Amino acid sequence: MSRGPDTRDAIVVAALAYADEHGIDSLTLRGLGRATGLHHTAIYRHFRSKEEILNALFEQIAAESMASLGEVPTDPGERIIAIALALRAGLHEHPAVAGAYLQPEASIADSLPARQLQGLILSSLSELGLEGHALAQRYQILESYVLGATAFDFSGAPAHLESRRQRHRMADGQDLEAESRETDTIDLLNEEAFALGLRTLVSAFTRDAQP
Amino acid sequence: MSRGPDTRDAIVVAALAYADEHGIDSLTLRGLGRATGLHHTAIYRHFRSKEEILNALFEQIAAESMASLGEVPTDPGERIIAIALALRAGLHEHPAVAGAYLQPEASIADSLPARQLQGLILSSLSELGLEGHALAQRYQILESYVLGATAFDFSGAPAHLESRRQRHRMADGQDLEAESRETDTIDLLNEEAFALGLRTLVSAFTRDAQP
DNA sequence: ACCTGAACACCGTTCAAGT
DNA sequence: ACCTGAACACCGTTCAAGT
Repeated sequence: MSRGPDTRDAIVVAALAYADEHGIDSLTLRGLGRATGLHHTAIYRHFRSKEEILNALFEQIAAESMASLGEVPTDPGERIIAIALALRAGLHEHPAVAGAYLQPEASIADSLPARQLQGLILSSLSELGLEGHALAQRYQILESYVLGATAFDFSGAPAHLESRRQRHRMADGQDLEAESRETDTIDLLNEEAFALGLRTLVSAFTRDAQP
Repeated sequence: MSRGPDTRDAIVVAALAYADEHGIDSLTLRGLGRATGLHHTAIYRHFRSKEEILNALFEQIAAESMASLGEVPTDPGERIIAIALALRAGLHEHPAVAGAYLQPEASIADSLPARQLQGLILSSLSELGLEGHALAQRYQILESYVLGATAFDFSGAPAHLESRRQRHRMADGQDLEAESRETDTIDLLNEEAFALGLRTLVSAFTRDAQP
């Protein structure tokens, strides 16, 4: 483990890998200390609390998602979709973290990348022609859908796909059996469904904003 | 605390009240024992684990929501909306529980009330004219939206409204200030937004199913 | 059958003591 | 400045012993 100002980043990277492999519940300070070569109490030199580490994980993913965006579409509706899908993809790579921002103490909105994402969505909705109460409502729907549905879809990571598969199989006599054969299929269905729901919402918002 | 076969129910009721008042993280077996007059290890006579208690909380709320439904609308789209709003209302009464089903070990789908809700939604989508892959996708969107967005909206309970208020206020220069004055206003905005998103999705699904 | 008390193997966090 | 080791006040869970 390198010393100096990069130690904090190194802890975040190690914590991300640890959570991806063992699940967020298994991420303990003692385990993280072992993974980084630091004494577990030494981590408090870089983070005020474990909660701050979890917030940093989301911040890291949000920043990666923002960076992967690159050129952003000029059409405001497509821009919203691109941003949401980029964040979804970032959380898909680290599914164990997806539920972390629902912890009672989490404050993901305070981070800079989260603020940037929020600002991009808000200005896009504004470009669509929405304002005031109608804009606030639509923003809230998108935020709750993107972050909520993603947390729900990935909760239980890394075993989330298997439980989702069983949930589908459970719906016997309802023509879902063919959709529940493989966890890969479920993963694809999940991502397709998320994108379809997102497009459905954004299309409706675009229509709502028309005179 | 009454003995006998009702003890389990009494524990669930006490746990629900405890979580509502102190937050789900403060719900410990020792605290629950104190609240029920039972020794904390005696709880293991009624539940295999703490996880099983959390699942029972969701089950209880789902059952209450089902019971409050009463007469169900004949129109399949309106039926989906009524069911989803009933579950949302049940979780609104116990916001601290809303995040519990996102725990890595949660298995809410195994409970009878959850299965009943799922069956009602599936048959309603089928009545709309959806089938196979299209039906599975729409079901998945609704499940992820209803449970995910609700978990997200209520996460941090009982302090969730205050943090949500600050999140809105944070979006300065974006016309949200007027929406962020009171936590009551935020609560109303939340519920309005959830219902609007739900209706938007169901309307689109109804249209998709038309020939 | 149900409950009790002690114990086990963990947690996150603090803090005086080291370099 | 940064790290260490011991300790504190908790957890969920187990189990022999009680009634």
